[in-house]
Amino acid sequence: MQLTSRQRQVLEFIESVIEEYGSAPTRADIVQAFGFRSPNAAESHLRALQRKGAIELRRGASRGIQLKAAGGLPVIGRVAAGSPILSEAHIESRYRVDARLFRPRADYLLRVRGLSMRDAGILDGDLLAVHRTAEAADGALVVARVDGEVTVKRLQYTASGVRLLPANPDFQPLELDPQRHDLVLEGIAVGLLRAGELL
Amino acid sequence: MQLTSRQRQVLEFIESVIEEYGSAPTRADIVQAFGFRSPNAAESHLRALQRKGAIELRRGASRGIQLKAAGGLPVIGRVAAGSPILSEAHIESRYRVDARLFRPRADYLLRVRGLSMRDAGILDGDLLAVHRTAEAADGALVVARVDGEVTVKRLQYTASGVRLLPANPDFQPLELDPQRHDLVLEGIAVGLLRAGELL
DNA sequence: CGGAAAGCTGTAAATAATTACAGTTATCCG
DNA sequence: CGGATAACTGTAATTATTTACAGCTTTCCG
Repeated sequence: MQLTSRQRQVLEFIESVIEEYGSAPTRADIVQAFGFRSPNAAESHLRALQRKGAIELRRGASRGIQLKAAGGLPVIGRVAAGSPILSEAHIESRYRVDARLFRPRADYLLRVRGLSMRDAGILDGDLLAVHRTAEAADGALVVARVDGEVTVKRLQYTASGVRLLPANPDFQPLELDPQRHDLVLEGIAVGLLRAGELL
Repeated sequence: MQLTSRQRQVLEFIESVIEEYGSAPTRADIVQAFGFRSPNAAESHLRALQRKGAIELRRGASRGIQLKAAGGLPVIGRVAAGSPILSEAHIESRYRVDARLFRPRADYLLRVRGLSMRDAGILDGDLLAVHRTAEAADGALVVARVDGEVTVKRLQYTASGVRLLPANPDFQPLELDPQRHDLVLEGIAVGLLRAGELL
């Protein structure tokens, strides 16, 4: 179930308090932060958040609010054609890396296949930090979907459409005519993480 | 001031509780974890930890233990010749990346200068995750100090000593005779992080 | 229109947690 | 030896916090 905007605000407040103080807020803290006049306002929000699966409440324990959302960035492996990139089925695991390390903020890590971007220092198996957006400047390194297939390339705008450039002379640029190809911009690359035995 | 081994145990317990539950433990939690019979045993440990700067106690607040140790991995910039690599003076900042993401565990991130390892997918400005060790297998990617200068290269053992190989034909391998050069192995590369505008 | 759900006010009891005070034992150091 | 410090036991008062109960208003939906 979706959170209401008010519930999301409360959840974000809880996250920020844990971030800053290392412990969850009390009902009274929430009351003060939102200007409520009754502890039960906070209590009901917490119950709602628990009902919707966003948090877990340890009963009897003070500051017993536990976040259920998994920390870290999701690692996306092979993406099935047609299905949304961030669906649960594609999440291999999660890596505990701060999303705000990247600018703009990273939304997920995509495991790169192949060597088409080798000369940009992106190797097979690398994890590309991706910020979700449908807009990209000319020359940006993008994650795009061409006829269902996910690919990482450099974007270039042309008179008739766009061109996707590899960074490896062994690969050919992709000329895309919007009339004949289905191009979806999934996001832009904002960083890279390499953690395997590949060094 | 140094922590005693008991104090370190208590600190580690506090860290593990925050990690697991999102809130610091109470005095009673500590009492139970260590088998104490008095809440003051926990209290005195906390006071000692605060006195030594390891934690901060928010008075009056339940579960008000705040960790002071900076999280994340230190980022090492330019290293002055002669001084230890991990000295405070070299720490540019800290990046919130889980050290255990890498195997073996990363101890710091070293900012790479130059393109001598370009063909290994390591570019100028990249952050190399480094595990401190003085031992490395043949062929390992190492961080070494040659006559005081820090460098990243591939290690190769030879009959007369070692050879440090770049991964870029524009650079020359370094032949090192232990008699004539001062070689210190600072660590081995265990990962890579790229977060700048370099994509 | 009626009923459910969100989003609150207000009160109060029960319980969880901090913290002060008074001691004890052992170890280390000059 | 004497004094400081670590590492505890034990008790109890004071505060902090959770949580139940009762009720009000607004919005959305079939």
